[in-house]
Amino acid sequence: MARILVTSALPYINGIKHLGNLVGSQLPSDVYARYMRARGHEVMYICATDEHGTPAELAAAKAGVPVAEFCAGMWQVQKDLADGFGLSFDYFGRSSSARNREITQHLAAALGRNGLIEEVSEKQVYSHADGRYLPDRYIEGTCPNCGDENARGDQCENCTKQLDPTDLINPRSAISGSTDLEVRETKHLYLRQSAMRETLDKWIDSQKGWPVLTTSIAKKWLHDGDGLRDRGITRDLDWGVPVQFDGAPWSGMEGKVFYVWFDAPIEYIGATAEWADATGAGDAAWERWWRTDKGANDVRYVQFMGKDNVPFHTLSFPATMIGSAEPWKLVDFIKSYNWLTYEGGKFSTSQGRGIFMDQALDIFPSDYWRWWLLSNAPESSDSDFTWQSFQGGINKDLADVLGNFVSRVTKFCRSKFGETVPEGGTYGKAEAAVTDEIAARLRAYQDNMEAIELRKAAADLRAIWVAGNEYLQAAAPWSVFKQSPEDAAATVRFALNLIRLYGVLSAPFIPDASAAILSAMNAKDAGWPEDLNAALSALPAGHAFSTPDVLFAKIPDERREELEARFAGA
RNA sequence: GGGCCUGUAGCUCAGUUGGUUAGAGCAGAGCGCUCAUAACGCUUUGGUCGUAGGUUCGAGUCCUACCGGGCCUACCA
Repeated sequence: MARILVTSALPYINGIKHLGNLVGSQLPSDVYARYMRARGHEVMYICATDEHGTPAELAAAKAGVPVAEFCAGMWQVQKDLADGFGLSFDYFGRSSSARNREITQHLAAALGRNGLIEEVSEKQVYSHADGRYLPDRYIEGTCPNCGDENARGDQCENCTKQLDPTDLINPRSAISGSTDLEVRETKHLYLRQSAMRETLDKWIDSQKGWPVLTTSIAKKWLHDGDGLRDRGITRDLDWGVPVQFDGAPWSGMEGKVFYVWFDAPIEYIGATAEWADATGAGDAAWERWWRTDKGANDVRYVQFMGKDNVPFHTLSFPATMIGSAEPWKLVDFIKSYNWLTYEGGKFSTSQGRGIFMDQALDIFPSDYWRWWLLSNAPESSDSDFTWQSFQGGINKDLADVLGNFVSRVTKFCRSKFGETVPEGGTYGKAEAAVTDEIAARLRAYQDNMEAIELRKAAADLRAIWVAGNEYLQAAAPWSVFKQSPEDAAATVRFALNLIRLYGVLSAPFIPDASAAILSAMNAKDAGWPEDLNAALSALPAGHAFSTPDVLFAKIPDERREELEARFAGA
């Protein structure tokens, strides 16, 4: 038995996430966590909301509530949606928690003591009307290069030229439109990542088998231009982790907070500590996952994230951990995902384009979404959600291949033998052959799960379902029954055991349907089939079951067309 | 501008270190079955592997150029 720490990138707090966000980190990490638990490993699966930063403050202001209140409310919304999608976090924390504040301040102090934090004086734009400093992208004006009037302070979208806010002609606040702006001198702490470039480079090089997407982004940042740059880790904001040094004010940093990217990944640790608090397990319980001097040496730590998050997880966060010179557990494998697009274009929060988590759960069961998103996950490149593809995948894979198999077996049995596993007959070549077939598919399934190749694993799982239909078709108990009810009974008995097996194997992908299957089969043992032959005789003759309702209702064309129109966007 | 990824049957994708007749699912066609959610099974049509060169006994796989799609480029997180 191994110990596996799994973290999903933290969803930002400012609103409800769309399916692209879901498939990029939460959903695949959940499948992995569920699979590893099913294999008997000890799993700690952590996620949390990422709550700090300007967008959260603005979203709160727009909603007309204090930011702390806004975040608390939105945390609950996201928690409920996560539950709705069956995300099996051991703990869903908050980056604004006391634990994260404490650990973030602790790590900053350690970095400071090790000479890895530098005070830098820089110029920032202050907006009097908004009463806040403005991040570069929240300043708009005329581009000095192309004359576009809606250039942002970091880059002109029109001509793609990178800009400084001070380059803009007639700059204004993107929040209020105010032109009452002032460039102020302000001091900030910088993390001296440049000093750790070689360390990080060697660390990245020592990792084996990481996705190309992960390492290529890290390498780019390490070697681009002058190499890895230092980064500001503080901001002039109210909402965040206060900048302190060992609990005392950090001289010159009064009233400032740590920048959200600094404290967000630390919340992986913070949330594990929150879990320990919530369960009353004590500090040793979370430290054995995170401190190599306190038991974390045998932990395998796997992170899941969208590609936008890769620089923070390959460089900034490791720089924080390594730079502290404390024995923190570092990540062993970083699984990164490309984007999911919607009908050929981008999901857009602002334009209401695409499908959001709350809407998705309103129209179909979470298993539908889980299955389609995971069996089409953007693992090797961006992938496109279309209603046509979704409808096809659900109807064919779930309804026809799996759902109908359960249906035809249980209903046939009920009509001929009643709702108990029938006795009589013996297994022969057909049963041995399909067992061999499934054994081979199962090995592939397991290998792909271990390697976190979830698209391939989904295909393997589907092939295991198909094997059941092939077997049943060849055995044809409905015609055999007329001559030899005993032989038909053996086939049905075997097929009922296949159903139970499918319930077990499918659980990481479609947990609700799996639970329904296992419940209908009245299965007491839902353990992973370490011994396939034993697993296929788990339901003995005489075992009572119930015939389940339709497991997966099909999506008719009219329904699909209606949804296509409804989600076409404004 | 720079960097990275990607282009394989109508569609979505597999194709380990270059090695026999390029695979799967969906869609299409034919046949079978009738237990089942008009479901299932079998057979089958379909590809000059983006283009042009090169390396090699041998290239979907390696190299170069070009064409197309996408992402990143550090103050969105």
